[in-house]
Amino acid sequence: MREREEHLFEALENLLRVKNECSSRILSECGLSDMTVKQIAYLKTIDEQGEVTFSRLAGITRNSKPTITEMVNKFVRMECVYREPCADDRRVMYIRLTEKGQRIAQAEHDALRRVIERMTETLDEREQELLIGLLKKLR
Amino acid sequence: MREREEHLFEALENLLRVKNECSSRILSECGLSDMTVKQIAYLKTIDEQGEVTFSRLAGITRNSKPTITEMVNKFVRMECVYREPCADDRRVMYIRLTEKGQRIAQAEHDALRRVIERMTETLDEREQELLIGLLKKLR
DNA sequence: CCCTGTTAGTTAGGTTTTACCTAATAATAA
DNA sequence: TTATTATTAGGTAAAACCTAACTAACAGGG
Repeated sequence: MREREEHLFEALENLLRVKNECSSRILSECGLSDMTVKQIAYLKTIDEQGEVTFSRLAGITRNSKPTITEMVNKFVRMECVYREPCADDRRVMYIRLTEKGQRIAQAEHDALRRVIERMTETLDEREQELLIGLLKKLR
Repeated sequence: MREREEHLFEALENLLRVKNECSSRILSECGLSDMTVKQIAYLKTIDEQGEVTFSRLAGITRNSKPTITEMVNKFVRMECVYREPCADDRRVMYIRLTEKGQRIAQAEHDALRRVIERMTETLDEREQELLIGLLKKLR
């Protein structure tokens, strides 16, 4: 009981450590180790929304348009984002993620991918199925 | 192969979601949902160090002493921390965590504990041993 | 085709909050 | 006396917002 819980704790802690190492490595590879949680959340929103204009992002994030302009300018300086003019309406600009911006927006996701890569390297097929079965039980 | 990786992904994502729900619930139970990453890190430092004075914390965190005074005052207002005068030397003050402060400093840890609680509820002994064995393989 | 009104994003010029700092001060210890 | 602990006073710089005013571009009616 108590001892087994301790082992479970260590095993899970190890798993999380591996994942966190991966995601913070991604950030530092981008040279942006001190990004705030908020900034990452904005990049994720841009990533998820696809075609986002300034007005749209202002609406979604409940900020004024000047705030968005400022934010985008900062992200442009960080090379996470660029403006793409809309072909149909020359007033509107799309906010697009650069490769760097995408890597940051998807850092969590990618970190999990890397953990899985390691798993598929260290566990055989039967073991993988077993692990999936066990984790699926948790709801 | 591909499909199994997908299942692994879903299973792990679920695990992380459960853990994150737990830790953010702890924060909101304390009525401090908008704490910054930095603030939580400071509380963790205080928690880990045990007997911390103002000068000591200034040294550890490489801030000036007035900055620490200010930070502690804010934490006192948030009811995360209190001052305890040192009996031997009446110039020095220990910075101590309140119950609330401890809960926040240990939120991650507790979240993992709660996940394990669920595991011990849903998995039998054999399954738990199995899971430990599989996760231990990952280094 | 022009005029008018509307919309998209930008600029200018704030405010407020946060997170730090130095210098000076009071209380206490050695 | 001198050194050390924490505090106070007062200040800076950056972050993260805002409103109001502006420019360029579209859209519809006369």
